[in-house]
Amino acid sequence: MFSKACEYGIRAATYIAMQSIDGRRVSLNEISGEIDSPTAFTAKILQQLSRNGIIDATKGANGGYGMSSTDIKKTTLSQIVFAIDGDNIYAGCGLGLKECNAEKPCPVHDKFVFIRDNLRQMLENTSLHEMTLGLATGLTYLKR
Amino acid sequence: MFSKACEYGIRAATYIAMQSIDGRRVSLNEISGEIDSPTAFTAKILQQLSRNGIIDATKGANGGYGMSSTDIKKTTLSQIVFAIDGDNIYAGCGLGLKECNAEKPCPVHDKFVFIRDNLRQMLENTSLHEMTLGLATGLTYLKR
DNA sequence: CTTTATTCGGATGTTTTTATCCGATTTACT
DNA sequence: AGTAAATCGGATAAAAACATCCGAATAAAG
Repeated sequence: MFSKACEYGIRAATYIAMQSIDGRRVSLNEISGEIDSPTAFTAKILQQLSRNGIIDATKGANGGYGMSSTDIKKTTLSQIVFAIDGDNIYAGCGLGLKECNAEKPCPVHDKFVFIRDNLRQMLENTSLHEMTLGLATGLTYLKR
Repeated sequence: MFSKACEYGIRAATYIAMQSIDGRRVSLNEISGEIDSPTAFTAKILQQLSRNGIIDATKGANGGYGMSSTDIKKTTLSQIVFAIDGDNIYAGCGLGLKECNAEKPCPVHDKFVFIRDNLRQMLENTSLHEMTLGLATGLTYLKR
C-alpha cells in the first residue's frame, strides 16, 4: 500500500509526536530504535518531513526532533504520506492508464475511486494526536 | 496500489477474455499492442497467469492465448492479483509491522482492516466477464 | 521436410527503491 | 577554545522491480 519510506515516516512522526507531548526531544538513534527502522534511511525520511515543516529538526547537542502541540493536533497522515510519496496514492489509474477519467474510464474506474476515496478520507481525518492516544495507554504499538 | 506487473496482468487477461468471448485466440503481440504494455515483460506475466491456470497458452502457429467461457465468468480480479503479486495486498500491516494483529495492533490497524476489506471484496466480486461488458460497448478502455 | 508463427525459459540489462557510509556543519556545555 | 552530541548532505551500495534479448521448443501449413 505505502512505500517503506512512508511506513517509517508515519511511525517516526508518531513516535516524535508522542514524546513531544511529554516535552521530550528525541534523537535519530532513539527513534530508529523505538520504531525498529534502519537508522540512516530513517534520517533521510526525517529530513523530508523537516523540509516540509511537519517536524522540527535541531542540530547540535540537546538537538533532535520535536513537534509543537498545535502541529501534533493539526498534522494528518495525509500530509505525511504526501510529503514522502507525493500524490501517488490518490492520483493515477488503478490499472495504470495515463488518461483514465470519468470520460474515458478503465473497467474498474468507479470501483477504484470509491476505495481510494475511503483511503483518502481516512488519511485526512487521522491526526498524529489521534495516533498517539493508544500508544500512551499500551493499546497500540509502533514496532514488531 | 498494484505493481506494474499486476496492472498489465489484469489488462491482458481482460483483453484475452473479451476476444475469447468472440471466439478469437490472441497473440502476445496483439495483446501488448492493444493494452499498450511492454511486449517481453507482458510475456512473462502471461506465463504466470498460464501456470496458475487462469489463461490457456498454446505454442506454435495458430497458437496464442485464450480462456474458456466458464473461466471468464469464474475468474476474479482477486485471483489474478494473487497469481502475480501474492497476498501482499491483503496481508501485512499498513505501517509495516511484522506482528501487527488485533492483539497487538499498530495505531491504524482497524482503519486499515476496513479499507483492505473493501478492496478485497471488490477484487473478489469482480469477474473478468464483468470487466469485458463496458469494453464491448465502448464505455471503458484498456489503454491510454 | 521446410518454413512460419507462436510461446517458453534462461540470461541479461535498466531503473527505482531501499539502505549505508562518512565528512561537514551546528549547537550546548565546560 | 575545545569537546561532545546532534543533524545535514552527498556519494555509494544493495536489493527489488521493471524490462529486454535470444535461442529452444512446439505446432500448423505448404
